[in-house]
Amino acid sequence: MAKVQKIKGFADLFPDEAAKYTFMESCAREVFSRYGFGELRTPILEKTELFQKSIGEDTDVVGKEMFTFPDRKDRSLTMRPEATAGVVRAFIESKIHQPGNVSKFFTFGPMFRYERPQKGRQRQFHQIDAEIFGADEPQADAELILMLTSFLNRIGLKNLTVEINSLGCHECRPAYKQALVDYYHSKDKANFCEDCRRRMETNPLRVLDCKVPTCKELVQDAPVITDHLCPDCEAHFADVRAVLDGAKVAYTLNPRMVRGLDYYVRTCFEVTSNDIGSQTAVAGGGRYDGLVRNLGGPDCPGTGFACGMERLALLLDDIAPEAPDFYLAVVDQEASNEAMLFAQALRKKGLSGEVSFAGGSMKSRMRAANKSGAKTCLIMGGSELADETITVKDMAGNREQETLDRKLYLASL
RNA sequence: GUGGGUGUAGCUCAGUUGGUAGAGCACCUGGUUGUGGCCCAGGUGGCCGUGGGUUCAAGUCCCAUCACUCACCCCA
Repeated sequence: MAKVQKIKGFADLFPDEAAKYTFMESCAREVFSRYGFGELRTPILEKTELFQKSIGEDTDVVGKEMFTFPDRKDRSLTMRPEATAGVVRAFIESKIHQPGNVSKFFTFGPMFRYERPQKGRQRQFHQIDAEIFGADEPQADAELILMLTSFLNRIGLKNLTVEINSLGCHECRPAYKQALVDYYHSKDKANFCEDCRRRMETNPLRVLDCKVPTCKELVQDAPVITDHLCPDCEAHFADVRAVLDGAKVAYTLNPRMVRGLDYYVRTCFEVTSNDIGSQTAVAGGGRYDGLVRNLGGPDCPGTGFACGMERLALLLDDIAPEAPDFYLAVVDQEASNEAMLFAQALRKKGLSGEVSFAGGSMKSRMRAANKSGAKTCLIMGGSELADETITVKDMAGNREQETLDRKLYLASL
């Protein structure tokens, strides 16, 4: 029989790996709740138009990376490729927004993008995501960065770089875009790569972070956004930096950083690592003031970030499972049922451990006991052992053991 | 979507100029050890990814295909 195998880019996480994800999630809950964020869970499947309207038709994500398919009534559905769109949709639909109020949510779970898998990139991947609605203040952006770095610190990661930039707003970005286009036109078009020649018309900002060496060189002297910010954006960005400076968060300014999703304005940021293969971004985010309105909601500002759990997991050390309290070795079939019941009694007392099933030799069972890392090995059954008794063996160096009455042993715990 | 690399035992890998397969670890059995860790002896286990082709003969050469992997691209 041919075996059915998993879909490309979809992974099974066995206990060692799953433990890392559980760890990250519990740290996120712990840290984020300290900042007043509440957990929000949204559906994995959404109407395709949600992503077209929010992420942008011209982005790679929407253009060629979505898992999109019709349902039984021929409506186009899409497995969410990122979290923000769904969170915004839920926020709007809930009608919880009141002018002047602030809402903070975090969420995590699987996201889906149809890309070629490689190190730090799966088709089903997982993000931890946080969003703030209703605050256009720069302090909201700064708070997100503080919370994000606290979280990364909490899970024990070092050697990460925080980069920030401002993308301007609807007032000043058009002028900057024009300045960029003018700059490109002053150069010989043929020197740009094919993608950039297209991008300088459709999305001039993207040319800035093209990785083709010739493009990089051409872009070296291009005007930078931070020189073209309007006074409001300038002041906004200055305040974000001031909070970060005050909190002593190390960051670098990267005026060439742009974001892949269309909805970002003003503050944007990225956290990168050099230790995860060719990928570098472990987290990214920014402000999206027009998005809520674009999706049919009130005129409500928003800002948020997402971090990639697969990439963080690459940086995490292995998490040692907690050693069980006991391993109950059953000597013969006759004692098996008794052993199961006795183990239940131990667990009711709050102890953890497993019972050997009766197959195999005593030697292999003792090996299993040793391998399990249990603090105590319990032995039941066997002709030389009287009924109602249990042998208790210390698995540490001195390996002392004694045989006693089961009821007395239970009572002594 | 485009490139490169790799597919041999449960795992990590050897396999020489083509002659129907090996090691270590793991596992099992026995011995020793207070019934486990160390040690000793033995043992189970491989359509050599799949399908074609060349050849007297293919793990080894050729073609195709699938899978995994790294990178481009893009992003978290």
